Amino acid sequence: MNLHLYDTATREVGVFKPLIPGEVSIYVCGATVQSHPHIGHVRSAVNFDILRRWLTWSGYDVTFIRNVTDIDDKILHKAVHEKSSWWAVAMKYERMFTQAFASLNVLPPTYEPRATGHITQMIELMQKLIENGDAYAPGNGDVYLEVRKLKRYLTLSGQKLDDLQPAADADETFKKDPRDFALWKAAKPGDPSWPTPWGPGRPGWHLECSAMAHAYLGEAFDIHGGGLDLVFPHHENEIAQSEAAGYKFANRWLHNAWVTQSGEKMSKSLGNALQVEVILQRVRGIELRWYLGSAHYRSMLEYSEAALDESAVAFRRIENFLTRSVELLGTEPEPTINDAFCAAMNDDLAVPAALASISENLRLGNQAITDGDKKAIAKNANEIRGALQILGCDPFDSNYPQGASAHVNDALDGVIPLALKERTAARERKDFAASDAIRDGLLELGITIEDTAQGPRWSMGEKS
RNA sequence: GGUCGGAUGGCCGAGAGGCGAGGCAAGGGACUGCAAAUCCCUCUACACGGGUUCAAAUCCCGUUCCGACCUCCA
Repeated sequence: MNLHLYDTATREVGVFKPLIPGEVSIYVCGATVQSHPHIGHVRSAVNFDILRRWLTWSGYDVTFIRNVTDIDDKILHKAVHEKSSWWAVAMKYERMFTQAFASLNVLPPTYEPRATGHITQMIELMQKLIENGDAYAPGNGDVYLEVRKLKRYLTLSGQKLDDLQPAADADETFKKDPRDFALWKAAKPGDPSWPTPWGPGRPGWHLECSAMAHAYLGEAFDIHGGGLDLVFPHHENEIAQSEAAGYKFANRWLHNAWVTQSGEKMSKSLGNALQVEVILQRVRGIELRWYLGSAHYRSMLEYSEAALDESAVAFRRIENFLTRSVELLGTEPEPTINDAFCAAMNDDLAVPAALASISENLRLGNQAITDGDKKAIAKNANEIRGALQILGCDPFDSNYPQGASAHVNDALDGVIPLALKERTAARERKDFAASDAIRDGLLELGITIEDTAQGPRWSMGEKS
């Protein structure tokens, strides 16, 4: 089966066919860097990272763009609040996002354009729109898109222009129609601005994505992604601008669903946003990624500490099997994709179904350890590692911290068996009080002892 | 008001006309000096009311409840 993907525009799952055979171009709306990243932000990044990894594994040459919105009202407000300059605020939070993505092993985009680096392209786009008669500059320095001139406006969200609630806050003095939206905003005193033929100002939110997508991906590209809340107005407006300029723009739209808490969308304005750095004090990055990635990208993920902990335990179980396989086989598993996992992923990235195939591998692999069947251990370990690699949760991936340094591990590897030897001797003379004392003593140091068919083995506690 | 989703066992979570995903928890068993880990078994659900059909969690009509978006948002 070939890859099938949902398309927000048609609300159907259909065969994915790239515009250029063998190549896939993706544009995902990145964050406005104005605050700490929360787990909703990184869920989006993880979802699209899984898509990217799957496409790459499937043999496509993927160009993946995720922008940084580094100029925006909220950044300006934040700068006032933090008594800082807007660019310092943007850079500070951009770095936090970069770090959050890195700690979850989200691959860096092929290109990661900043809005402020593409003012020229935005001006060119506005010029084109004004020449076409779809945009207008009323003379105050603003530039607006005249939405009533567009035949296909609002087709992505399926709404009608006249049914929209009128904007409450918009300054409509210069608009021909209250629903026209700003491509460009005239500079207010003290605000950063860039010169344009219509006066100094700064970009509106929507214009940048159209300009950057065009700059990096051309007139048409395969997939445009983002969070569900961007469907309207952001993506509608991107479509409006781009199509009015004569571009075909995105061939397919993918939107990820929310992380919710108590049934409500996680957001800063609701005050229930959970910062990534806070959660990473509770679980490791790889565990958080496993948690975020294991829900289907179009399903809500109801966050709770209990669910996160449970998910982390489940992941450690898988990880433990892989560790044991390396102990028993002496080599790291060779990543392999099996048919069940492949079929699930090709069905609109059905990760929950794909996880069932991992569970099966895990069960068979553990059984193989009990049976001492090295061939079966290797097969299942390979398939699990292949699946984990696509999900970005490969414990052998050097992008994840590997715990203690090698020489410390070597030292422990020498020392702990000495204690285990004592314990084994005690067990042989049935002095269980002594053997249990050794095991309990090691446990207090965070070292867990398990008696396996192959003899005792030790492992460090998971939390670093 | 408009647009779009959702409701599945104790919990999480797939499925989308027949063949009961999977995980967690719980109970039982195997293994073990004990523990841990692991494996095996058990627990049979689809919001409600109608309808279509040989057959409905799945399709149709209606109802209830929950959520998202409607110019800040991943």
